[in-house]
Amino acid sequence: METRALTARTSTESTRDIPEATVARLPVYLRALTTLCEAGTITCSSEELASAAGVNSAKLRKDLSYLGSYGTRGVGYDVDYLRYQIAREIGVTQDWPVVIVGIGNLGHALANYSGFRSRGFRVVALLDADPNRHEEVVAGVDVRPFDDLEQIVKEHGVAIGVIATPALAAQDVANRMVASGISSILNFAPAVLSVPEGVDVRKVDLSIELQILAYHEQRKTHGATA
Amino acid sequence: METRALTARTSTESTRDIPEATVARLPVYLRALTTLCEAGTITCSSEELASAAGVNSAKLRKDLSYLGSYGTRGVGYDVDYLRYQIAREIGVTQDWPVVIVGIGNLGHALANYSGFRSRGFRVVALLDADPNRHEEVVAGVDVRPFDDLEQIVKEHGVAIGVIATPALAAQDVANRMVASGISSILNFAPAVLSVPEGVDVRKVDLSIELQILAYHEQRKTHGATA
DNA sequence: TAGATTGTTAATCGATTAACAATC
DNA sequence: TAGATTGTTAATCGATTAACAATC
Repeated sequence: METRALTARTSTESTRDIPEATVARLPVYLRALTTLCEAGTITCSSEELASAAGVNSAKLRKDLSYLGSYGTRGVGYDVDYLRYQIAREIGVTQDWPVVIVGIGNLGHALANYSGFRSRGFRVVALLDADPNRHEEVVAGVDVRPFDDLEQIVKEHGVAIGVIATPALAAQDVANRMVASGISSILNFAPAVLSVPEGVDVRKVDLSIELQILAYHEQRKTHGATA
Repeated sequence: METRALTARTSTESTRDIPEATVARLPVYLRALTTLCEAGTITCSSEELASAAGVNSAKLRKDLSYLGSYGTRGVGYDVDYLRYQIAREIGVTQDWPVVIVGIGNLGHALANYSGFRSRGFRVVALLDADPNRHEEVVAGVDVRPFDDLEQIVKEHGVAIGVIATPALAAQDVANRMVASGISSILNFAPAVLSVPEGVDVRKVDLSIELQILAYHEQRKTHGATA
Protein backbone atom coordinates (compact mmCIF):
# COMPACT_ATOMS: atom_id res chain seq x y z
CA MET A 1 0.00 0.00 0.00
CA GLU A 2 2.89 2.36 -0.79
CA THR A 3 2.02 5.70 -2.32
CA ARG A 4 2.54 5.66 -6.07
CA ALA A 5 1.96 9.37 -6.00
CA LEU A 6 3.30 10.42 -9.33
CA THR A 7 2.69 7.45 -11.61
CA ALA A 8 0.28 7.47 -14.51
CA ARG A 9 -2.96 5.69 -13.64
CA THR A 10 -3.33 7.44 -10.28
CA SER A 11 -6.31 9.55 -11.33
CA THR A 12 -8.66 6.57 -11.73
CA GLU A 13 -7.98 5.82 -8.07
CA SER A 14 -10.47 3.15 -6.88
CA THR A 15 -10.16 1.16 -10.12
CA ARG A 16 -7.84 -1.63 -9.04
CA ASP A 17 -9.27 -4.62 -10.73
CA ILE A 18 -11.23 -7.01 -8.64
CA PRO A 19 -11.03 -10.76 -9.46
CA GLU A 20 -14.11 -12.17 -11.18
CA ALA A 21 -14.76 -14.68 -8.41
CA THR A 22 -14.87 -11.80 -5.94
CA VAL A 23 -17.15 -9.69 -8.14
CA ALA A 24 -19.60 -12.59 -8.29
CA ARG A 25 -19.73 -12.72 -4.49
CA LEU A 26 -20.18 -9.02 -3.83
CA PRO A 27 -23.94 -9.18 -4.49
CA VAL A 28 -24.15 -12.06 -2.03
CA TYR A 29 -22.45 -9.98 0.66
CA LEU A 30 -24.71 -7.06 -0.21
CA ARG A 31 -27.78 -9.18 0.33
CA ALA A 32 -26.48 -10.57 3.62
CA LEU A 33 -25.72 -7.04 4.84
CA THR A 34 -29.20 -5.88 3.89
CA THR A 35 -30.68 -8.76 5.86
CA LEU A 36 -28.49 -7.95 8.87
CA CYS A 37 -29.42 -4.29 8.57
CA GLU A 38 -33.14 -5.07 8.52
CA ALA A 39 -32.67 -7.18 11.63
CA GLY A 40 -31.25 -4.09 13.34
CA THR A 41 -27.63 -5.21 13.46
CA ILE A 42 -25.24 -2.25 13.67
CA THR A 43 -21.90 -4.01 13.63
CA CYS A 44 -20.73 -7.46 12.58
CA SER A 45 -17.50 -9.43 12.44
CA SER A 46 -16.17 -11.07 9.29
CA GLU A 47 -17.13 -14.36 10.90
CA GLU A 48 -20.78 -13.34 11.29
CA LEU A 49 -21.07 -11.81 7.83
CA ALA A 50 -19.35 -14.78 6.22
CA SER A 51 -21.75 -17.13 7.92
CA ALA A 52 -24.74 -15.07 6.76
CA ALA A 53 -23.38 -15.13 3.22
CA GLY A 54 -22.49 -18.81 3.24
CA VAL A 55 -18.72 -18.48 2.74
CA ASN A 56 -15.74 -18.82 5.07
CA SER A 57 -14.39 -15.75 6.77
CA ALA A 58 -10.93 -15.86 5.21
CA LYS A 59 -12.47 -15.61 1.78
CA LEU A 60 -14.76 -12.80 2.86
CA ARG A 61 -11.91 -10.73 4.29
CA LYS A 62 -9.78 -11.35 1.23
CA ASP A 63 -12.66 -10.27 -1.00
CA LEU A 64 -13.34 -7.12 0.99
CA SER A 65 -9.66 -6.24 0.96
CA TYR A 66 -9.93 -5.61 -2.81
CA LEU A 67 -12.42 -2.81 -2.14
CA GLY A 68 -10.44 -1.07 0.58
CA SER A 69 -10.21 -1.09 4.37
CA TYR A 70 -13.73 -0.69 5.55
CA GLY A 71 -13.49 -2.58 8.82
CA THR A 72 -12.00 -1.82 12.22
CA ARG A 73 -9.53 -4.27 13.74
CA GLY A 74 -10.72 -5.64 17.01
CA VAL A 75 -14.27 -4.47 16.27
CA GLY A 76 -15.62 -5.58 12.89
CA TYR A 77 -17.64 -3.83 10.20
CA ASP A 78 -20.30 -1.15 10.42
CA VAL A 79 -23.14 -2.92 8.60
CA ASP A 80 -24.68 0.11 6.98
CA TYR A 81 -21.39 1.65 5.95
CA LEU A 82 -20.06 -1.55 4.41
CA ARG A 83 -23.36 -2.10 2.66
CA TYR A 84 -23.11 1.28 1.03
CA GLN A 85 -19.50 0.75 -0.01
CA ILE A 86 -20.30 -2.57 -1.65
CA ALA A 87 -23.39 -1.16 -3.38
CA ARG A 88 -21.25 1.68 -4.71
CA GLU A 89 -18.58 -0.71 -5.91
CA ILE A 90 -21.12 -2.88 -7.74
CA GLY A 91 -22.78 0.22 -9.10
CA VAL A 92 -26.26 -0.22 -7.71
CA THR A 93 -26.48 2.99 -5.73
CA GLN A 94 -28.39 4.37 -8.70
CA ASP A 95 -31.00 2.61 -10.83
CA TRP A 96 -30.24 0.75 -14.03
CA PRO A 97 -32.98 0.75 -16.66
CA VAL A 98 -33.46 -2.68 -18.25
CA VAL A 99 -35.60 -4.09 -21.03
CA ILE A 100 -36.98 -7.61 -21.12
CA VAL A 101 -37.54 -9.26 -24.48
CA GLY A 102 -39.82 -12.27 -24.74
CA ILE A 103 -42.89 -12.19 -22.50
CA GLY A 104 -43.71 -15.86 -22.21
CA ASN A 105 -43.94 -17.68 -18.88
CA LEU A 106 -40.43 -16.78 -17.84
CA GLY A 107 -40.65 -13.21 -19.12
CA HIS A 108 -43.81 -12.77 -17.03
CA ALA A 109 -42.07 -14.06 -13.96
CA LEU A 110 -39.08 -11.80 -14.52
CA ALA A 111 -41.27 -8.75 -15.11
CA ASN A 112 -43.04 -9.43 -11.84
CA TYR A 113 -39.91 -10.21 -9.87
CA SER A 114 -39.73 -7.60 -7.15
CA GLY A 115 -36.08 -8.36 -6.46
CA PHE A 116 -35.03 -6.40 -9.52
CA ARG A 117 -36.67 -3.20 -8.45
CA SER A 118 -35.40 -3.39 -4.91
CA ARG A 119 -31.84 -4.07 -6.01
CA GLY A 120 -31.13 -1.24 -8.38
CA PHE A 121 -32.90 -2.27 -11.56
CA ARG A 122 -35.95 -0.76 -13.20
CA VAL A 123 -37.83 -2.57 -15.97
CA VAL A 124 -38.57 0.21 -18.45
CA ALA A 125 -40.01 -1.93 -21.21
CA LEU A 126 -41.35 -5.36 -22.08
CA LEU A 127 -41.02 -6.35 -25.72
CA ASP A 128 -42.40 -9.24 -27.69
CA ALA A 129 -42.46 -10.03 -31.38
CA ASP A 130 -45.93 -11.55 -31.18
CA PRO A 131 -48.59 -8.88 -31.95
CA ASN A 132 -51.14 -10.84 -29.90
CA ARG A 133 -49.25 -9.94 -26.77
CA HIS A 134 -49.24 -6.22 -27.45
CA GLU A 135 -52.57 -5.81 -25.71
CA GLU A 136 -51.20 -7.07 -22.42
CA VAL A 137 -50.01 -5.12 -19.44
CA VAL A 138 -47.59 -7.07 -17.25
CA ALA A 139 -46.53 -5.79 -13.86
CA GLY A 140 -47.86 -2.37 -14.78
CA VAL A 141 -45.81 -2.14 -17.96
CA ASP A 142 -47.22 -2.34 -21.50
CA VAL A 143 -45.95 -5.08 -23.74
CA ARG A 144 -44.66 -3.39 -26.87
CA PRO A 145 -43.50 -4.49 -30.31
CA PHE A 146 -39.94 -5.70 -30.54
CA ASP A 147 -39.29 -3.07 -33.19
CA ASP A 148 -39.60 -0.35 -30.56
CA LEU A 149 -36.35 -1.61 -29.02
CA GLU A 150 -34.01 0.96 -30.51
CA GLN A 151 -36.22 3.90 -29.60
CA ILE A 152 -36.67 2.70 -26.02
CA VAL A 153 -32.97 2.05 -25.54
CA LYS A 154 -32.16 5.57 -26.74
CA GLU A 155 -34.93 7.17 -24.74
CA HIS A 156 -34.05 5.59 -21.41
CA GLY A 157 -30.34 5.04 -21.91
CA VAL A 158 -30.72 1.29 -21.46
CA ALA A 159 -27.42 -0.57 -21.13
CA ILE A 160 -28.72 -3.94 -19.91
CA GLY A 161 -31.09 -6.26 -21.75
CA VAL A 162 -32.72 -9.51 -20.68
CA ILE A 163 -33.50 -12.21 -23.23
CA ALA A 164 -36.34 -14.56 -22.32
CA THR A 165 -37.27 -15.75 -25.80
CA PRO A 166 -37.10 -19.24 -27.28
CA ALA A 167 -33.61 -20.40 -28.26
CA LEU A 168 -34.12 -19.82 -31.96
CA ALA A 169 -34.89 -16.12 -31.57
CA ALA A 170 -32.13 -15.37 -29.08
CA GLN A 171 -29.27 -14.57 -31.46
CA ASP A 172 -31.40 -12.19 -33.51
CA VAL A 173 -32.59 -10.44 -30.38
CA ALA A 174 -29.00 -10.14 -29.16
CA ASN A 175 -27.91 -8.65 -32.49
CA ARG A 176 -30.66 -6.06 -32.35
CA MET A 177 -29.86 -5.26 -28.74
CA VAL A 178 -26.21 -4.70 -29.54
CA ALA A 179 -27.11 -2.60 -32.58
CA SER A 180 -29.32 -0.47 -30.36
CA GLY A 181 -26.50 0.23 -27.95
CA ILE A 182 -27.04 -2.38 -25.25
CA SER A 183 -23.72 -3.73 -23.98
CA SER A 184 -24.74 -6.19 -21.23
CA ILE A 185 -27.07 -9.10 -21.80
CA LEU A 186 -28.63 -11.55 -19.38
CA ASN A 187 -29.62 -14.56 -21.46
CA PHE A 188 -32.23 -17.06 -20.30
CA ALA A 189 -32.62 -18.68 -23.69
CA PRO A 190 -30.88 -22.04 -24.01
CA ALA A 191 -28.58 -20.84 -26.79
CA VAL A 192 -24.94 -19.76 -27.08
CA LEU A 193 -24.85 -16.13 -28.15
CA SER A 194 -22.07 -14.60 -30.16
CA VAL A 195 -21.56 -10.91 -29.56
CA PRO A 196 -18.87 -8.37 -30.42
CA GLU A 197 -16.02 -7.71 -28.04
CA GLY A 198 -16.97 -5.29 -25.31
CA VAL A 199 -20.43 -6.79 -24.88
CA ASP A 200 -20.94 -8.90 -21.76
CA VAL A 201 -23.24 -11.87 -21.75
CA ARG A 202 -24.27 -13.86 -18.73
CA LYS A 203 -26.32 -16.98 -19.14
CA VAL A 204 -28.82 -18.51 -16.77
CA ASP A 205 -29.86 -21.99 -17.74
CA LEU A 206 -32.34 -23.76 -15.54
CA SER A 207 -31.93 -27.21 -16.99
CA ILE A 208 -28.13 -27.02 -16.81
CA GLU A 209 -28.34 -26.43 -13.06
CA LEU A 210 -30.56 -29.47 -12.68
CA GLN A 211 -28.18 -31.56 -14.74
CA ILE A 212 -25.27 -30.61 -12.51
CA LEU A 213 -27.30 -31.74 -9.51
CA ALA A 214 -28.22 -34.95 -11.31
CA TYR A 215 -24.55 -35.72 -11.95
CA HIS A 216 -23.70 -35.55 -8.25
CA GLU A 217 -26.92 -37.26 -7.23
CA GLN A 218 -26.13 -40.16 -9.50
CA ARG A 219 -22.76 -40.60 -7.84
CA LYS A 220 -24.28 -40.53 -4.35
CA THR A 221 -27.00 -43.04 -4.98
CA HIS A 222 -25.39 -45.41 -7.38
CA GLY A 223 -21.87 -45.00 -6.09
CA ALA A 224 -21.66 -48.54 -4.78
CA THR A 225 -23.62 -50.19 -7.58
CA ALA A 226 -20.91 -51.14 -10.08
CA MET B 1 -2.88 -44.76 -19.31
CA GLU B 2 -0.89 -47.71 -17.98
CA THR B 3 -2.87 -50.70 -16.88
CA ARG B 4 -3.35 -50.68 -13.14
CA ALA B 5 -4.81 -54.13 -13.52
CA LEU B 6 -4.63 -55.41 -10.01
CA THR B 7 -4.99 -52.34 -7.82
CA ALA B 8 -7.91 -51.76 -5.51
CA ARG B 9 -10.42 -49.28 -6.95
CA THR B 10 -10.49 -50.97 -10.34
CA SER B 11 -14.00 -52.33 -9.94
CA THR B 12 -15.69 -48.89 -9.85
CA GLU B 13 -14.02 -48.30 -13.23
CA SER B 14 -15.56 -45.17 -14.77
CA THR B 15 -15.62 -43.31 -11.45
CA ARG B 16 -12.49 -41.16 -11.77
CA ASP B 17 -13.52 -37.87 -10.39
CA ILE B 18 -14.24 -35.14 -12.83
CA PRO B 19 -13.35 -31.54 -11.85
CA GLU B 20 -16.33 -29.36 -10.91
CA ALA B 21 -15.61 -26.88 -13.69
CA THR B 22 -15.79 -29.71 -16.18
CA VAL B 23 -19.00 -31.12 -14.72
CA ALA B 24 -20.62 -27.70 -15.11
CA ARG B 25 -19.73 -27.67 -18.80
CA LEU B 26 -20.89 -31.18 -19.68
CA PRO B 27 -24.54 -30.08 -19.99
CA VAL B 28 -23.40 -27.31 -22.33
CA TYR B 29 -21.65 -29.82 -24.56
CA LEU B 30 -24.68 -32.06 -24.41
CA ARG B 31 -26.92 -29.28 -25.64
CA ALA B 32 -24.51 -28.35 -28.43
CA LEU B 33 -24.35 -31.97 -29.54
CA THR B 34 -28.14 -32.23 -29.54
CA THR B 35 -28.32 -29.14 -31.74
CA LEU B 36 -25.71 -30.55 -34.13
CA CYS B 37 -27.54 -33.86 -34.18
CA GLU B 38 -30.83 -32.20 -35.06
CA ALA B 39 -29.07 -30.36 -37.86
CA GLY B 40 -28.09 -33.75 -39.26
CA THR B 41 -24.39 -33.56 -38.41
CA ILE B 42 -22.83 -37.02 -38.13
CA THR B 43 -19.27 -36.12 -37.16
CA CYS B 44 -17.61 -33.04 -35.73
CA SER B 45 -14.15 -31.92 -34.72
CA SER B 46 -13.30 -30.57 -31.27
CA GLU B 47 -12.98 -27.18 -32.95
CA GLU B 48 -16.54 -27.30 -34.29
CA LEU B 49 -18.07 -28.60 -31.09
CA ALA B 50 -16.15 -26.09 -28.99
CA SER B 51 -17.39 -23.27 -31.14
CA ALA B 52 -20.99 -24.50 -30.86
CA ALA B 53 -20.60 -24.67 -27.10
CA GLY B 54 -18.86 -21.32 -26.76
CA VAL B 55 -15.55 -22.56 -25.32
CA ASN B 56 -12.08 -23.05 -26.80
CA SER B 57 -11.14 -26.40 -28.22
CA ALA B 58 -8.26 -27.09 -25.83
CA LYS B 59 -10.66 -26.84 -22.91
CA LEU B 60 -13.19 -29.03 -24.63
CA ARG B 61 -10.67 -31.78 -25.37
CA LYS B 62 -9.31 -31.61 -21.85
CA ASP B 63 -12.84 -31.88 -20.45
CA LEU B 64 -13.74 -34.83 -22.66
CA SER B 65 -10.53 -36.58 -21.71
CA TYR B 66 -11.88 -37.01 -18.18
CA LEU B 67 -14.72 -39.13 -19.54
CA GLY B 68 -12.62 -41.37 -21.72
CA SER B 69 -11.42 -41.52 -25.32
CA TYR B 70 -14.53 -41.11 -27.38
CA GLY B 71 -12.98 -39.43 -30.43
CA THR B 72 -10.92 -40.65 -33.36
CA ARG B 73 -7.63 -38.93 -34.11
CA GLY B 74 -7.56 -37.38 -37.53
CA VAL B 75 -11.36 -37.63 -37.76
CA GLY B 76 -13.20 -36.13 -34.80
CA TYR B 77 -16.20 -37.26 -32.78
CA ASP B 78 -19.31 -39.18 -33.75
CA VAL B 79 -21.99 -36.73 -32.67
CA ASP B 80 -24.58 -39.23 -31.59
CA TYR B 81 -22.14 -41.51 -29.79
CA LEU B 82 -20.51 -38.67 -27.86
CA ARG B 83 -23.92 -37.27 -26.99
CA TYR B 84 -24.91 -40.58 -25.47
CA GLN B 85 -21.67 -40.91 -23.53
CA ILE B 86 -22.03 -37.45 -22.03
CA ALA B 87 -25.71 -38.00 -21.20
CA ARG B 88 -24.74 -41.22 -19.46
CA GLU B 89 -21.95 -39.54 -17.53
CA ILE B 90 -24.27 -36.76 -16.36
CA GLY B 91 -26.94 -39.31 -15.55
CA VAL B 92 -29.73 -38.08 -17.80
CA THR B 93 -30.20 -41.20 -19.85
CA GLN B 94 -33.09 -41.97 -17.54
CA ASP B 95 -35.65 -39.56 -16.07
CA TRP B 96 -35.28 -37.84 -12.72
CA PRO B 97 -38.53 -37.10 -10.88
CA VAL B 98 -38.53 -33.60 -9.33
CA VAL B 99 -40.90 -31.61 -7.15
CA ILE B 100 -41.35 -27.85 -7.30
CA VAL B 101 -42.34 -26.02 -4.14
CA GLY B 102 -43.80 -22.52 -4.38
CA ILE B 103 -46.11 -21.94 -7.33
CA GLY B 104 -45.90 -18.17 -7.71
CA ASN B 105 -44.82 -16.47 -10.92
CA LEU B 106 -41.51 -18.23 -11.06
CA GLY B 107 -42.92 -21.59 -10.00
CA HIS B 108 -45.43 -21.33 -12.82
CA ALA B 109 -42.71 -20.58 -15.32
CA LEU B 110 -40.63 -23.50 -14.07
CA ALA B 111 -43.57 -25.90 -14.16
CA ASN B 112 -44.23 -24.91 -17.76
CA TYR B 113 -40.60 -24.99 -18.84
CA SER B 114 -40.38 -27.64 -21.52
CA GLY B 115 -36.59 -27.81 -21.22
CA PHE B 116 -36.87 -29.88 -18.05
CA ARG B 117 -38.91 -32.62 -19.62
CA SER B 118 -36.78 -32.85 -22.70
CA ARG B 119 -33.57 -33.04 -20.72
CA GLY B 120 -34.19 -35.88 -18.34
CA PHE B 121 -36.42 -34.36 -15.68
CA ARG B 122 -40.06 -35.01 -14.92
CA VAL B 123 -42.06 -32.72 -12.66
CA VAL B 124 -44.08 -35.15 -10.55
CA ALA B 125 -45.61 -32.62 -8.17
CA LEU B 126 -46.24 -28.94 -7.56
CA LEU B 127 -46.61 -27.96 -3.92
CA ASP B 128 -47.70 -24.75 -2.29
CA ALA B 129 -48.49 -23.85 1.30
CA ASP B 130 -51.33 -21.53 0.27
CA PRO B 131 -54.67 -23.44 0.25
CA ASN B 132 -56.04 -20.98 -2.32
CA ARG B 133 -53.71 -22.43 -4.90
CA HIS B 134 -54.79 -26.01 -4.36
CA GLU B 135 -57.56 -25.64 -6.90
CA GLU B 136 -55.12 -24.87 -9.68
CA VAL B 137 -53.73 -27.14 -12.33
CA VAL B 138 -50.43 -25.92 -13.76
CA ALA B 139 -48.89 -27.52 -16.82
CA GLY B 140 -51.22 -30.47 -16.38
CA VAL B 141 -50.17 -31.11 -12.79
CA ASP B 142 -52.33 -30.46 -9.71
CA VAL B 143 -51.04 -28.04 -7.14
CA ARG B 144 -51.05 -29.90 -3.84
CA PRO B 145 -50.57 -29.00 -0.18
CA PHE B 146 -46.99 -28.69 1.00
CA ASP B 147 -47.71 -31.31 3.63
CA ASP B 148 -47.99 -33.95 0.91
CA LEU B 149 -44.25 -33.58 0.30
CA GLU B 150 -43.07 -36.59 2.26
CA GLN B 151 -45.62 -38.91 0.72
CA ILE B 152 -44.85 -37.77 -2.81
CA VAL B 153 -41.11 -38.08 -2.31
CA LYS B 154 -41.51 -41.64 -1.06
CA GLU B 155 -43.98 -42.58 -3.75
CA HIS B 156 -41.92 -41.36 -6.69
CA GLY B 157 -38.44 -41.73 -5.26
CA VAL B 158 -37.78 -38.02 -5.66
CA ALA B 159 -34.14 -37.02 -5.08
CA ILE B 160 -34.22 -33.49 -6.48
CA GLY B 161 -36.34 -30.61 -5.23
CA VAL B 162 -36.79 -27.09 -6.58
CA ILE B 163 -37.51 -24.19 -4.23
CA ALA B 164 -39.34 -21.23 -5.75
CA THR B 165 -40.83 -19.77 -2.59
CA PRO B 166 -40.20 -16.36 -1.01
CA ALA B 167 -36.89 -16.07 0.86
CA LEU B 168 -38.46 -16.40 4.30
CA ALA B 169 -39.98 -19.79 3.61
CA ALA B 170 -36.96 -21.28 1.88
CA GLN B 171 -35.07 -22.67 4.87
CA ASP B 172 -38.17 -24.39 6.23
CA VAL B 173 -38.91 -25.90 2.87
CA ALA B 174 -35.33 -27.10 2.59
CA ASN B 175 -35.52 -28.70 6.02
CA ARG B 176 -38.68 -30.55 5.12
CA MET B 177 -37.21 -31.64 1.80
CA VAL B 178 -34.14 -33.06 3.49
CA ALA B 179 -36.27 -34.76 6.14
CA SER B 180 -38.29 -36.37 3.35
CA GLY B 181 -35.20 -37.81 1.72
CA ILE B 182 -34.38 -35.23 -0.96
CA SER B 183 -30.63 -34.78 -1.30
CA SER B 184 -30.27 -32.24 -4.12
CA ILE B 185 -31.90 -28.83 -4.08
CA LEU B 186 -32.12 -26.14 -6.73
CA ASN B 187 -32.85 -22.93 -4.88
CA PHE B 188 -34.39 -19.90 -6.59
CA ALA B 189 -35.22 -18.13 -3.34
CA PRO B 190 -32.84 -15.29 -2.48
CA ALA B 191 -31.70 -16.92 0.75
CA VAL B 192 -28.64 -18.83 1.94
CA LEU B 193 -29.72 -22.35 2.87
CA SER B 194 -28.02 -24.43 5.45
CA VAL B 195 -28.27 -28.17 4.89
CA PRO B 196 -26.60 -31.25 6.32
CA GLU B 197 -23.49 -32.66 4.72
CA GLY B 198 -24.27 -34.86 1.77
CA VAL B 199 -27.03 -32.59 0.52
CA ASP B 200 -26.19 -30.52 -2.56
CA VAL B 201 -27.63 -27.08 -3.05
CA ARG B 202 -27.33 -24.98 -6.17
CA LYS B 203 -28.60 -21.44 -6.19
CA VAL B 204 -29.95 -19.43 -9.07
CA ASP B 205 -30.31 -15.77 -8.27
CA LEU B 206 -31.65 -13.53 -10.98
CA SER B 207 -30.78 -10.24 -9.35
CA ILE B 208 -27.22 -11.35 -8.59
CA GLU B 209 -26.62 -12.00 -12.27
CA LEU B 210 -27.85 -8.53 -13.11
CA GLN B 211 -25.63 -7.01 -10.45
CA ILE B 212 -22.58 -8.72 -11.90
CA LEU B 213 -23.44 -7.22 -15.28
CA ALA B 214 -23.96 -3.82 -13.67
CA TYR B 215 -20.51 -3.96 -12.10
CA HIS B 216 -18.82 -4.46 -15.46
CA GLU B 217 -21.15 -2.05 -17.21
CA GLN B 218 -20.29 0.65 -14.74
CA ARG B 219 -16.59 0.21 -15.47
CA LYS B 220 -17.14 0.38 -19.22
CA THR B 221 -19.25 3.50 -19.22
CA HIS B 222 -17.78 5.49 -16.41
CA GLY B 223 -14.23 4.18 -16.80
CA ALA B 224 -12.83 7.48 -18.02
CA THR B 225 -14.95 9.72 -15.82
CA ALA B 226 -12.82 10.19 -12.71
C1' DT C 1 -2.44 -3.41 28.79
C1' DA C 2 -5.17 -7.64 27.17
C1' DG C 3 -8.42 -9.32 23.98
C1' DA C 4 -10.41 -9.22 19.62
C1' DT C 5 -10.54 -9.03 14.87
C1' DT C 6 -9.00 -7.07 10.64
C1' DG C 7 -6.07 -6.98 6.41
C1' DT C 8 -2.25 -9.33 4.26
C1' DT C 9 1.04 -12.83 3.29
C1' DA C 10 2.38 -17.05 1.41
C1' DA C 11 1.41 -21.68 0.51
C1' DT C 12 -1.73 -24.68 -1.80
C1' DC C 13 -4.96 -26.04 -4.80
C1' DG C 14 -7.62 -26.20 -9.04
C1' DA C 15 -8.54 -24.45 -13.82
C1' DT C 16 -6.96 -22.88 -18.24
C1' DT C 17 -4.16 -22.91 -22.17
C1' DA C 18 -0.73 -23.78 -25.79
C1' DA C 19 1.90 -27.01 -27.76
C1' DC C 20 2.75 -31.43 -29.56
C1' DA C 21 3.37 -36.46 -29.68
C1' DA C 22 0.33 -40.15 -30.77
C1' DT C 23 -2.35 -42.05 -34.18
C1' DC C 24 -6.23 -42.38 -37.28
C1' DT D 1 2.64 -41.86 -46.92
C1' DA D 2 0.72 -37.07 -45.89
C1' DG D 3 -2.73 -34.58 -43.57
C1' DA D 4 -5.73 -34.07 -39.87
C1' DT D 5 -7.11 -34.08 -35.32
C1' DT D 6 -7.23 -36.22 -30.86
C1' DG D 7 -5.60 -36.91 -26.05
C1' DT D 8 -1.99 -35.48 -22.93
C1' DT D 9 1.71 -32.88 -21.03
C1' DA D 10 3.51 -29.07 -18.73
C1' DA D 11 3.52 -24.33 -17.96
C1' DT D 12 0.73 -20.56 -16.42
C1' DC D 13 -2.74 -18.37 -14.31
C1' DG D 14 -6.26 -17.41 -10.88
C1' DA D 15 -8.78 -18.72 -6.55
C1' DT D 16 -8.81 -20.51 -1.93
C1' DT D 17 -7.19 -21.01 2.59
C1' DA D 18 -4.67 -20.87 6.99
C1' DA D 19 -1.93 -18.33 9.66
C1' DC D 20 -0.51 -14.20 11.77
C1' DA D 21 1.28 -9.47 12.17
C1' DA D 22 -0.93 -5.11 12.55
C1' DT D 23 -3.84 -2.48 15.22
C1' DC D 24 -8.18 -1.13 17.24
